[in-house]
Amino acid sequence: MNEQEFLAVYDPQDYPAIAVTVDVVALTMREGALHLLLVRRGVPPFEGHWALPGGFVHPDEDLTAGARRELAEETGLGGERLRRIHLEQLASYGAPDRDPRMRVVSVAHLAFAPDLPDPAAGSDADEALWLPVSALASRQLAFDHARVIEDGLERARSKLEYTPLATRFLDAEFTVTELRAVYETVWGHPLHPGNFHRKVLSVPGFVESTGTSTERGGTRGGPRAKLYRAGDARLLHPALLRPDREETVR
Amino acid sequence: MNEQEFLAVYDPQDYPAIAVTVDVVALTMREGALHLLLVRRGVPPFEGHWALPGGFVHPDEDLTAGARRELAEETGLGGERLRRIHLEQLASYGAPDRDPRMRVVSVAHLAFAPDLPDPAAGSDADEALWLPVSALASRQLAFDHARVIEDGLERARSKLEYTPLATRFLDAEFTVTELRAVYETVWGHPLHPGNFHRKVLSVPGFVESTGTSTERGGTRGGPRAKLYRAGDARLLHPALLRPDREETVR
DNA sequence: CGAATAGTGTCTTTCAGACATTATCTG
DNA sequence: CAGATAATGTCTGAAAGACACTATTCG
Repeated sequence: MNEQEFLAVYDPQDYPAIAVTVDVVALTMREGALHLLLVRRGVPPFEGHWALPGGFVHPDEDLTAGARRELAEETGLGGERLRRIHLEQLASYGAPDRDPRMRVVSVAHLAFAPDLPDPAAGSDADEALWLPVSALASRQLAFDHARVIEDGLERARSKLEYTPLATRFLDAEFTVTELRAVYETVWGHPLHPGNFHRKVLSVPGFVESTGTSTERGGTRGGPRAKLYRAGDARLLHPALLRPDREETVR
Repeated sequence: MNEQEFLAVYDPQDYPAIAVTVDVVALTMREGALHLLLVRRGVPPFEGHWALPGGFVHPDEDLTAGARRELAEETGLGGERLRRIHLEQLASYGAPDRDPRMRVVSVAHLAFAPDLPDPAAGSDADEALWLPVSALASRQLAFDHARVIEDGLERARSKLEYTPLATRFLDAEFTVTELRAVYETVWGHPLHPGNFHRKVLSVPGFVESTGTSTERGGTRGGPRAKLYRAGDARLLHPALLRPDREETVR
């Protein structure tokens, strides 16, 4: 059956409707570790399993707007703090059997946020938490969310290479050391402090100086660090490439 | 209204169903120019406008499978030739008013194919053609397909930088000059022949020698070129970066 | 033969990475 | 003062880009 023949007998109303949901892989830095926002499902299927925050797209709502709404609901955030969160579309997942109830296509999004309060307060979720990404393996995840999360993490690692989005994990003003900590955490690699410092300052538009410094040195000594804010670059040129990716090339 | 309140009053059946379509930005090389597969719409809305090949996702069909089916129908291809076409998900488009009839979410895909026969034969389309990308501006495109195409072209330009997918625009055996023509055409930039040649051969796994050469030299003279086939690399390391992208950085 | 092309060589500049050094701050 | 850290400097090797050059083939 070709498309013409198919359409001749196909009326969308004849088939169970396809539901469209938006899900959000929301990442943040807490206590030096990468955390992911999860909610616990209170109803079948996958009752009691952990899942990405998400839900049906509302009528007259754009996909990314839906993702931002879901993020706002789960984090209890609004206004300027919500607007500062980076949000982009990740990918869509539509395997026919990914939801046992009906055909559901999920448009997944990826969010980078600075340290946020616990989601419980102000949230409508049955239960929600920021889970360290390192603790993911021990959780039962609903649907194909394990795959979605893995895709999101890989996208995040890649985005840090050629965009300045690492700054979105930090407050408006930050030190180069804090920025390096973001890279080390997302990439799971220690980086050379001196080389990283020189590199960040040499990429045009990555960071710009505030002219101020931290009030105190580090907790274990050292001079006060200069403070920077995000620059106006949208792409890093040259990029900050992850070291030693030979293994993943083939 | 938060999510809990919304769901309390929300029954998916109460709203017009959301239709999910797959559309394909299919690119190929013809006569040294980048071409795009378009079909002319025979019914409203946008009757007579040109559009990307695509259609409803069938039940029990994965999103990418649907895209490959649409591609097969429009190109009249099957079997090994169809399987050699690179196909990946591009992005989803779901603005509430993108289709005047009803809410439609389109999951767009991106395809790279070697030179293919004209689509008219074996196709079910009202009218279909390979249009040079350079001629796009003069066409009225349906829906938000102009935006989808622009996103697809940018993805293609980017993919050529860090993946060996340029080989997917060529037949199984090709010369370095043919490969360079792909880069020059997609990027819209002449490249330095000598430097490109050395670079391609130095990237591990990009191409591998067949040990053979072309039967004849170029039409305007020159020695016979060695033939290569795609190597086993999935990522180019180091990457082939587009020259001079400073303008697009900010 | 003349022109065009495939393929290689050379030089310079840029950049990443290893390592060293200095100054500053905490405890 | 001892140790840690911010920030900068030095050196080496890899790689990109500009350019030159040789060999081969077509017309």
